Amino acid sequence: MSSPRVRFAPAPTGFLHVGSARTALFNWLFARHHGGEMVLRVEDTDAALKTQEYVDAIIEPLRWLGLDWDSGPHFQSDRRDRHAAAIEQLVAGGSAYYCDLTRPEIEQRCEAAGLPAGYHGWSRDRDLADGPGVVVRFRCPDEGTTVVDDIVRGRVSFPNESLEDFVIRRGDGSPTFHLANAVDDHDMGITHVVRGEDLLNTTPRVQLIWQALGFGGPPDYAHLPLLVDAKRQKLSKRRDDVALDNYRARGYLPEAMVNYLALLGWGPPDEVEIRPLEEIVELFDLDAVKPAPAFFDPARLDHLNSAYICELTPAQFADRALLFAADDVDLPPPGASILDEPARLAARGHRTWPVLHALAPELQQRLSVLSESAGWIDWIVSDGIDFDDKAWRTAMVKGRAAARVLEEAEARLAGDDFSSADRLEAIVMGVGDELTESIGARVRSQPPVRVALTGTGAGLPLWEPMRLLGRDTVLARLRAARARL
RNA sequence: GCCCCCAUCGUCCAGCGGCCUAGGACGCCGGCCUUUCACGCCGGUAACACGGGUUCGAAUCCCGUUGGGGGUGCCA
Repeated sequence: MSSPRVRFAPAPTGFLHVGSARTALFNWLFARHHGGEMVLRVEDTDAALKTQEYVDAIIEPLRWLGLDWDSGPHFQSDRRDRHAAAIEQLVAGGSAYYCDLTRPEIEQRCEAAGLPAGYHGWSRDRDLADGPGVVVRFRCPDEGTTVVDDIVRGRVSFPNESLEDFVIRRGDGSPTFHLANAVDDHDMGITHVVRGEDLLNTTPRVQLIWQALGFGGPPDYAHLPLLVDAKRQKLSKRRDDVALDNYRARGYLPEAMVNYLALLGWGPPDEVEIRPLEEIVELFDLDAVKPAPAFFDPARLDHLNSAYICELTPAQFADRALLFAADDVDLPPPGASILDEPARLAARGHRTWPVLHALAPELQQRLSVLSESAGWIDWIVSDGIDFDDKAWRTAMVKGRAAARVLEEAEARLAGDDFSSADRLEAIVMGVGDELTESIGARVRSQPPVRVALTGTGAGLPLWEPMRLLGRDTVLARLRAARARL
């Protein structure tokens, strides 16, 4: 294939939808795989949406994912004159005509004529003049079929009689996306249009415009399978968690997200699913994309994310988790990253970073998202702890010789310098072993000590955190727990 | 209603006429490891929607049925 040129053309809605992100990714993978180019075009038919905020809401998540583009962002609203000229050309050539009918009027006519709801070319021969509030409609052929050659779906044909004369220019003079799409794709030299299946039905309209404008052969199309939720319905803003930025905010790694997105509707031939982007670029192609809808499965995303978290070095992990684990660090302003060098160095001066760094391997194997890190280490980083009632009852009330354990542990720990986690372990476990012998029944020393120090019955291995906590804090907590008995 | 798309384990993918007594991954269930939780390891569960063709041979090709989804706007 000779150097394709694709485009990602989102509408500015204030956030980037995960489905859009997947579309962007597939465009990007295709372009990169074939050594082609990608154009970023913002479909702001409504020029009011061309604000920095709306544009950033698209661009930042793309950058976060690691995607880039060779041209743009271009704005549809900047091309109004060009679109107007194309509309004029269509009207002049007889491919389009003026119409002043409102929705209710159209419905009335249908009813009166006993026709099914829809627009039945009512204004075709009314010979209307242009004017305020007048729209332009495209004259669709009454016979024949329009064929869309789709890389994912093969040949899809639409009977032209099922196509209604659709609006290409609104009453306020702005072009609709069918018109703008055809003109922009042509002018920008787009060779392949890769987008969601929800747009498949609009393709014949765009192709008809394309043809009427004398643009020659249409670009190749590839309609990607829709991303659906557990109910098998198109991911929706209302029901589902669709803003990509929410995933970033919850602690998904961009590498994991991009890897997961690549697996929706596509799979590598060797079945190795977790792999670097470069390899995916190498393996990816549109003709291997599956046509069936794909469930956006949070559980699978979590699995990928934990796998990627485990791959981080301790320093990388601490850098990334810090944002989610610390209350002693100022979050960077929007757009800035804590991973920027100055911010990173500053952050390492806080007390949470060293804790994350020291406990990285233990934490990494337990997290599916970075934001969970806080829950594992708050007893180390915070000043106080809360006791979980159930854990307290199990370890302290029902647990054998809990008071003795705490007393002994406190006494022996008081004599240690807390320089070795292994030694701390030996001391605490030794208490249990010796009591077991003297009492003649199994005494577990870890549960009471754990509850005394952490407030809960389960969590990280205690020894390294004890060392980090320091002797004074450990002894104070053991004493406090004993007093609470 | 009309137009269009889709159909392999619960889920995501592999399979593109014989290698399939259908493979991998996630999930789930069991076991091992472990004086917490988790990781890790081992094992198990589970699918070609249905009916007709075509063919020596079909999960793979064709038709139909059923089921699901998308579109039907002066949204994109």
